[in-house]
This record gives sequence, C-alpha cells and structure tokens, in this order.
Amino acid sequence: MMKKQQTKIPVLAVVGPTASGKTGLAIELAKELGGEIVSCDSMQIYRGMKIGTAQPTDEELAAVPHHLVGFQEPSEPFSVSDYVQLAERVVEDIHARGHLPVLCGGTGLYARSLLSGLPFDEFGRDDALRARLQAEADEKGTEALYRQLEELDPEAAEKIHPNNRPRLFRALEYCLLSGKKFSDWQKEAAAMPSPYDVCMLGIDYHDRAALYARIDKRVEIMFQEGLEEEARAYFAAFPGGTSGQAIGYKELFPYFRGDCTLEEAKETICRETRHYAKRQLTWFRREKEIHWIYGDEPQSLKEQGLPIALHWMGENRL
RNA sequence: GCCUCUGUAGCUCAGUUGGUAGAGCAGGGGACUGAAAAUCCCCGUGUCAUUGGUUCGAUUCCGAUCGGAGGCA
Repeated sequence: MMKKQQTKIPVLAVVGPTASGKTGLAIELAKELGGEIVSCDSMQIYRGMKIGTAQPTDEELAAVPHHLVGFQEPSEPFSVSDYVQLAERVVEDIHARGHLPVLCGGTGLYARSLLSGLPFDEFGRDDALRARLQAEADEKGTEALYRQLEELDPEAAEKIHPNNRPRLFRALEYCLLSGKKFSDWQKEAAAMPSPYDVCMLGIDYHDRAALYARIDKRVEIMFQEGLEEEARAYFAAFPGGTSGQAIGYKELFPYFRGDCTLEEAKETICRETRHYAKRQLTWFRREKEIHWIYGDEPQSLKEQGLPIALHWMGENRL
C-alpha cells in the first residue's frame, strides 16, 4: 500500500470556472515549486484562437514551461481520449525531468479523465455510424434510438436523458461497435485506480456576481486585444468541428453576417460565458477531493493555495 | 391645459367574461466517462402603481392620485 503510493506521479491541479484566475495562480505555484504547466482546456489547444480562448500570454508562456497550448489545427478533430493520450506523455516527461506537473484548466471532463486514468479502448468515435444514427433520429425520432439503447444497455439508458442526443449516441455507438455494454465499460473505468497522486485546488468566489463581473471585464479586454479580427479569420476558414464550439467566435458570426450589432454579440458572449462558468462550478463541486480557495477573500489565491500544496508535497516526500 | 393609451416576477410581456396570476429571457440548482466553451434536466408568491368606491369577494369594473408613452393645442 505504502509502496504503491510512492510509485504514483505527483500532480498538482488548478481547476475552476473560466476567468477565475487559474492561469495566474498556476504560474505562481509552478515558479515556487519547480513545476511545468500542463493545460487542461479543450479550446486553448487550438492554434489561431489565442485571444478568444484566453490562452496564456507570451510573457506567461515565457515565465514557466507550458504544454498542450495552441498546438492543434482548428480543423482537426480532437476529443478527450486524444487529450488524455497526449497529457499522459507530457506528465510523465515532466516528472522524469524532476519537475512537478501542474495541471491547469477548466475542462472538467479532461481533468477527471486524465487524473482518474480512464482506460480508453479501441471503440472510439465512428463518424459513419454517427451519421447513420443522426439520420435515424431525424427520421424516426430520438425516442426510437432511446428505446434501442434501453434494449442493448438498460443501465446506460437509465442514466441518460432521452433528449440528450450526444450522450445517447455515444452509448449506442459503443454498444454497437463493441458488442458490449457501455455501462460495463463505465464500471470498469470507475474501478480503475488513478496513476497519479493528486492535489487539487479549486477556485471559486463567495460572491457569484464578482466572478461574473470578472467575466464581463475579460470579454471587454478580449475585444480590445483584437478578438473581432481573430474571429473574422476563424469565420473565413470556418473549420467547424470541436473548435467551432468555442465561445467568443460563434457568437460573432451573426454580427459578421449583419444579423445583429457588435454590442449584441458582445452581450451574448458575456452571457454564454457566465452560463459556462456556472456549469463548470457544478462539475467541480462534485469533485470531493478539491481544496477550495476563493478569489474574493482578503488573502490572495497564492497565499491560500501555496500552503496546501506545500503540505501535500511534504506528505508526498515521506 | 385637454384627449387617448399604459403601469402585472430583475427585464419584455400574456392573462384573469370579478374568486389573489403565467410565459420567454435573466437568475438559481443538477447531470455529465471518446464533439464537453458541447449537450441535457429541474426551479416562477409577485403590495398584479397608489388610493377610494361598487361587490359576499377586485389585480380584473368605476372614480381620483402619481409615474410612463403618444396626440391635440
């Protein structure tokens, strides 16, 4: 037990909603603890989307080594399993170099998948199958597909709402591709021990309005820094796919087409970002091992987070 | 000054042929295991402007007052 514990790679993680101050805190901690930053963000991976996805600035990138930021072509498909595969390598390398991997980002699914060591197998995404399912759903209705899942894997069906198409499709996709139950794979995954010794810091705000005010302010700054031009370039290339889901770009398209004013688009971006932050909070609240620290307390995030990290590292050395 | 319209949830508005009211948006909560910044689910009591009157009973009808919009002078 004790021995096994020692073989685990230590990972410090900084998570929380967008605009909460993760990037700054992670950099300060990495500097203090000899760390390198591993981004855990599904949108900051893309090239050419620097402003809108709030990628670290050049100064920030220069301050501490960063990984998995701005490397992916927006037209290329990408998903959790790709992320986990890349991040596992990066974390191992950092550890081998004698540094501390500092995971930083707001994509809860990516963080959980990596840190809990999800066993992704060969039954991944199948675009042809998805197209077929989509067509079937359009023709016969989503309920028909839901009934199909109820037959193939009642346990999975019970956990998925009939209206939630993406979840429903994935469960069906897995069952159809593998001939096994999706829920069995999930159980197997849940039982998998984590290959990491994790210390998670979560940033929140006692006053939700304070977080929302930060979001509004950051959107304003993004526009000052040239979000409009960046989004125009993205719009012109229009790669779609995963990168097309990024907030800050798709909301500007109606403006580019002349369907709304810049102000209206800007407001939509702020609102969508607030909604997103709320969802992130919901996700991370469920992560029981998180040490919560607060952006609107007299003590700075670093003053709150560093002692927790140091204490964890001390334990880790034993 | 006169006339008309209008005042209902944080916002935009429905509605009650008189028995104290409901949508969208905002907001809050939740879910989430290969597109996740996506996707999905749940949550609506508010002096129905104020004040008199009619009525068993008024937010709903009538009058006055105070806001707001428009028209005539």
